[in-house]
Order: sequence, then structure tokens, then C-alpha cells
Amino acid sequence: MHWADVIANNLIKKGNKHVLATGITPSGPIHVGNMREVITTDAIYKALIEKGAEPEFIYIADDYDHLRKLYPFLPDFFKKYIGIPICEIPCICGKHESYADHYLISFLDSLKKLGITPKVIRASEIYKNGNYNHSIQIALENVEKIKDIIENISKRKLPKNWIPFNVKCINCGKITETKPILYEFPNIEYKCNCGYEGSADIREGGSGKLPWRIDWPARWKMLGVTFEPFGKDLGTVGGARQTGEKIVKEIFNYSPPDYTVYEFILLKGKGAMHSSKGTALSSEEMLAMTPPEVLRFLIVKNQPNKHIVFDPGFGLLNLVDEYDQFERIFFGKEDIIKGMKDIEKIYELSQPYKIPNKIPFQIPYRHLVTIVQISKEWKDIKKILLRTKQIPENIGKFEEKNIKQRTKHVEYWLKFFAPNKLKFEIKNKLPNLKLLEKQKKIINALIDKLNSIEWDPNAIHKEIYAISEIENVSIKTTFTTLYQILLGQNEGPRAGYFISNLDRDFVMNRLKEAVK
RNA sequence: GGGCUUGUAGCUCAGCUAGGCAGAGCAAUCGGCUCUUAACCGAUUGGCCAGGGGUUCGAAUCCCCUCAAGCCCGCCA
Repeated sequence: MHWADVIANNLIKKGNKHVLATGITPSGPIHVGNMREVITTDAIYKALIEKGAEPEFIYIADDYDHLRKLYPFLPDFFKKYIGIPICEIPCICGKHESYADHYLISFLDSLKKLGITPKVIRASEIYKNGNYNHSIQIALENVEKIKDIIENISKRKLPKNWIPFNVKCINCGKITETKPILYEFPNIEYKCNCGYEGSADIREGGSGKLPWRIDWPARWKMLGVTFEPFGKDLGTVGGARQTGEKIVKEIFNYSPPDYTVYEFILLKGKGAMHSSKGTALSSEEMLAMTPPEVLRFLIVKNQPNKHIVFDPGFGLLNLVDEYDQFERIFFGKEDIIKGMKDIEKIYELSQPYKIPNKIPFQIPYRHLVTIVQISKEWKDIKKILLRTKQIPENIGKFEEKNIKQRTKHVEYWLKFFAPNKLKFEIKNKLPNLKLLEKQKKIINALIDKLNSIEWDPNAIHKEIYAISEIENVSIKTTFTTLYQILLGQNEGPRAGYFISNLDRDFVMNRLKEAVK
């Protein structure tokens, strides 16, 4: 059984209605690793629906969290915003309402492409509109209990006058600099490092924020969360999940939600992703170089508790190939391979929206990698595909759009991630080169032959061999010569396929020019 | 120190939440006209499923122990 079904079944044992929660702080570019939380939850959400349950899927944007430090991608002057909630810091590009929105909007945009449509809740809103007030009051009534729980479980020593609430300074706007002096419902008198002294009324929304270890359990209760996955780092002993379980039971009187711990996605050769260390692949980048179903596929086919090593170089081609293979098997075009499990389910869960009712037209990614480098414009690419009969004349609009979209992804990949070994450029002028006599001889012979043969990969390939043999030139020399003339380099894509994709007249003229 | 995960072919990994013949891809070897790169085709080779114990008619799969590796343990996915 697929893991999403296993989890869904366990949830259904407890009831039919569920609230699945996810939460990612938009304090920087959201990377593919972060995406795992949302895609994992979406898979469970869809499995629940299929089984007739009534799940609700929510995403909480922690935009009331403060800026923790000056991340490497931020300009120096952002230093002054450290400690201020990210929804109250100006946007880094100036086009969004706030710092948080800058990252949040593009994240939500990615979600849409992935077919993930949770109810979005902004932490800043539920703080400001007072939804949290009751929880804040309860937390402040149980200071000692909460302190005990956190100190016992996390082995962390909290300061003497610690309270489970960070007051926001009304003067400097920071929530990290204030020290509480006296709490007497409903007011907290505080002193801020900026010099300001004042009083906050917790009945007023947005007067401050619960620290993470209390915020999380308070939220479970407030929103009725029954399932929420989290990363392995939070699952550790003494971590927020463990203190949260106890706090939610003993302070907020609510059962902790079910969960699954998900592992990190590692970048090949670089290890775990950290936006702050520059070793992250953002979800926008990923969605620019693959279709969304492939990103879903990557997450869905792996058990959440297994780490994924993702290779954005050659590995991406294999991933897309594998997806295409699953698709062929799903539609019965290819036999299932022994040992492959849950193929149908994985394919279904990989679809952002509807499952296609017939197999989409497939052109291998690797092949597109070659064609896209031959022609930049879609209409030219289409011409090649038609001429080489890789797509039928009567191709449907939807299918055409699909392939066109893939070429866009391939272009992006070539630009930013493809290994140099795979890149080439058709020179629009004959490269400056001096051919040896035997090279000229072979090209002349080719010109004669290529005129008359069928313009197809195998025929071209065979002709190249035949002529090399007749002229007694090493095959290597022939290939190298062709690449030099067409690409200005010594190596290139498989010659037969490659040349057949080029315009015949272009090739003939170029060859003639080369031996003039 | 604590926790989680992993260990299956030369390499990368499926198969473990259904206990029932050990599986793919790549590499290698051979063949397809002498085949250049990650868009070829067919065949062949290749495994004490980390090691030990237990449960079972039957274990890669479930349980226990040992060893090794990776990651996490202020915030972080």
C-alpha cells in the first residue's frame, strides 16, 4: 500500500473529519525541501478524499515571526529589521506589501502550479484579529507549568522572569527586545532594549506573540488540527513536538495531532538544503526546469521518512524519464516491472489536477535537450518534430501545449543546470577552421551521398560509417569533422539523430562551404 | 551523549504497512557493419539481501542484539 493510503487509513480509524495543517515561515525563498511538507500533506489529503473522508487542508504562513538574522541574500541595511515581524518589514523588491509577502506570494504561486490549494491562514491576521487572545491568556495563567514542561523536556534553562509571551515594543516594533516586568491581567508592563517602557494589553490583538513552543500547541487546539507533518529536526527528543504534546494536553486540554516525520531533500554533492548557506534549490527554480507533476512525483514516490538525494544535473533527466515510464505503465503501454510498487497510486498522486484520460504525447526529455539547442522558437521546434515524424500532423492543442511547455523547462534547465558536456550551439557561420586533406575528402564524399539518401537518423548514421570505410578514414575523424563544421567543437550529440533534426539544405550548404 | 534514518549486484536504488522463485537502471561482456556524448536495440554475466540470533512450514521483509554510514539535537524542513 502506498504510504499516503496507510496514513489516511490510520486517520480514518479515528474519525471522518480531519484538519491537515502545514506551516512554513516565508522568511526567505521557499526551497524544494520545504515543498515536501506541503506535497506530502496534499497526498494524504487526496487519499482521504478518495476514501470518502472529509479533510480540510490548511497552510499557516508564519508571517508574524520575526526576522532572525541578516541572511546572506539580504542587503546590509536589513540588519535594522532583525527582531521585527516579517509582515511588518518592507518588501525586499518593493513590489509586495511586505517582506513576508515577497516570499509568500511566489510560494503560493508555486502551490497553485502544483495543484495544491490549501486554505491559507496568515499568522499575523489571527494574531491581530484577536483569535489568539484566549490562548495567550491561558498561557499566561500557566507560566510555571509551562516553564516546568519546557525545562524538563528540553533540558533548557529559562530565565527567571520568563513568560510564555513575547511583547511587541510599541516604539521600535521588535518582539525580541522586550523584557516583561509585571503581568496583571490584562496588562503586561515591559521594558524594551530600545529604551522604551510601557504596557501592553493582551486583549488587543497583535500586542505580541507566543514563542514557538507554545504557539504550535495553541494553534492545534485553536484550529482543531488532527494531522500535521514536520521535519526530522523537530522530531528530536526534547524538541518542539515533544514539549508541544505535553503543553497541548495539560494546558490547552486537546489531543496532539497525528503526524509523519519527513526527511530532508539533499542536493547531490552538497548535502542538506539551507537557504542561508546557499545550498538550496528554490521551488520556483525546480518548477522552471521540470513540469509540476515531476516535482510531485519526486516527493510522492519516496516514503516521507526517507531522505531524497536530488541531482539537478543529469539526475533530472533520469527523473523525468522515470516519470514518463510510470506514465506509460499507468496507461498500459508498457509492462510493469517486477519490484515496482504502487505505480498507479504514485502516478495519480503526481498529477497536479485531473488525471489525463489518455496518455499524453511523450517526447523524451533528452531528445528535447538536443532539439531545443538547435532551434529556439517553438514554431521551428515544431517543424523539426513534424518533419522527423516525432509528432503527428494532427496533434491536438492540449498535447502541443504540453510539449511546448516542456521545451520551456528544458531551456531553463540548459541555461542554469545542465552539465556543459550536453551543451552545444549551431554556429550560424562556418567556424574558422583548417581542414586536413583527408577531412576534405570525407566531407566531399558525404556531400555526394547525403544528397540522395533518406533524411533519417539511421540512414545518415549508416552513410557516415559506410563512407568512412570506403575512404579509409577513422570513424572518429569523420564525427569530429562534422562537429567542427556544424558546432565548432569536437564532440556533439549522436550524429545520425542530430543531423536528421537539422534542415537538409542547411547541412548541405554548410558542408560545401567547408570544403570550398 | 540522545534521537531518527539507512545498509540488497561493481555503482545508484526498488522490493520491507500483504512474510511466498532476488528485481530494475547504469557499468561490464558478447552480438546487431568498425558505433562519437546521457536519445540505439538484443542477449549474457553479476547477490551469504551488513553480521549474529529469534518467531515461522517458509524471512531481504516481523522481533532482539552487534557493527558501519548519513542526518538532526537555539531557530531551521
